[in-house]
Amino acid sequence: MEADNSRTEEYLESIYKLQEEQHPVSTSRLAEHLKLQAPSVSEMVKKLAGKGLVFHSEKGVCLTDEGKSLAKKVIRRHRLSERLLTDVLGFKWDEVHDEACRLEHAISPEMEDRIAESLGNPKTCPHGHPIPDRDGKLIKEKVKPLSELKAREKGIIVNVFEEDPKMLKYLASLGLMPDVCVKVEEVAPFGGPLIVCVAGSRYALGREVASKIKVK
Amino acid sequence: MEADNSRTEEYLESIYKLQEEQHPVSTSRLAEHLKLQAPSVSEMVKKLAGKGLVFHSEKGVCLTDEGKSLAKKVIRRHRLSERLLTDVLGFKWDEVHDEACRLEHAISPEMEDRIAESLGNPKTCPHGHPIPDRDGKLIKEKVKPLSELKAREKGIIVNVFEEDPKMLKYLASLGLMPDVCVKVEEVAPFGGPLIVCVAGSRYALGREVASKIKVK
DNA sequence: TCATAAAATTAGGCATGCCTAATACAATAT
DNA sequence: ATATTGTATTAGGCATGCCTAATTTTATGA
Repeated sequence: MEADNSRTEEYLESIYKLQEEQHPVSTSRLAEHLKLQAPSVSEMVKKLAGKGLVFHSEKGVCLTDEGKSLAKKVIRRHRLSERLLTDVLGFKWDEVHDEACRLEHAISPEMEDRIAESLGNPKTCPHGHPIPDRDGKLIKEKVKPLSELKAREKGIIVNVFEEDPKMLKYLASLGLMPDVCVKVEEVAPFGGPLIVCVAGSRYALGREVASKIKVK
Repeated sequence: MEADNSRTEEYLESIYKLQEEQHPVSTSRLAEHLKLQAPSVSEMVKKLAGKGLVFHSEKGVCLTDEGKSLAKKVIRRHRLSERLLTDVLGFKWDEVHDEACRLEHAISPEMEDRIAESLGNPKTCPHGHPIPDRDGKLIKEKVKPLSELKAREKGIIVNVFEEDPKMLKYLASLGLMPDVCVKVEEVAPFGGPLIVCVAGSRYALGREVASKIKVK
């Protein structure tokens, strides 16, 4: 009965990420994130609860310690894969997310160790997110979205939500990537474009886009 | 309906390999190789035939052109993965088969290209098997098993069947690996051990093991 | 408080790919 | 020609994980 854990891993990873925006994660939000229908998620969540990987209350879903630990392992594999793709195979930082989503389920603990070692134990993925260490320790990101910067305020982009490939491509084309210093020039009342100054040039970013970039 | 082709790929790969020893491949042999029960294979083969990937006659199963082409793509991904594992990540040649079995289903055509490019378009996997090129061209291995060498005949080991990890480990411990020059010292009448001389040392190999090592 | 809307679950299906047990088919030896 | 042996398939199930439609539960606002 060779277990195929990839669906389980996918769920736990999603829950882990969504917990940062909404503590007990609602099944509908989870369904949306996984691009599945709500009843499928309801059902699967029940199974995950049965395996002791999540708690399931009326308020929503939370990871148990075991679930959290597994989620962080998957995130580690994901982010290490991304680094392998950029650092060794020459992919651009905006091209690696989907590829890593497949690799993360096919990597053994040994391979995970070897990647980390070969790349000099990198601390972050190419989008700036921290890589959990072998024991699951994960530095908390204390940052705020770009859209919250005031006019003329400055900051360093530390990471970018990598889920939407089109957005990544757009940001990459603007030169907006982790470690770039930005300065907000003007702030539109709301909804309107946010003007961002990167290394002397001016770019307009919608608020929705700007909220997906975090600044230190 | 996001297709998961990994089972299909696994079947085609097995059929491709088994065709070298038995032209129309019997379902029982296929079942044995895939470590499945015969009826499961019967059923799946019917589906593969329905998709135009195999022919299924009374004599057994053959790949169609399309099936062959897909099989070679999978084999390319497998062997490139193995090279990545040894050349970049520092695995030993006897450790990479199982890992590659998982990776081969998670690698996109782009990643395949990048691996090939980054490694300088390697011609063989670490076990000495040729890597099909992008267009599916695959050099035929015209070699014979070590067990067919006469006494005192010499040869170069070009490849080793990599399916059995324990055997690989044993061979690696003897220094028997691709590109090593061997000389057969003695041949027992039949069934008995074959004495092989490698780099000055003498080893006795069972005929069954020797038949899994091919010599040029 | 009660109506309505939104969120979650239950019910009932379906495809995939595996299993065991039973049966059919083929090949060989008597 | 027929019994035996081995190979292959059919029949009937099962687990996983997804779906739609219907229903229940929970929250919200008048």
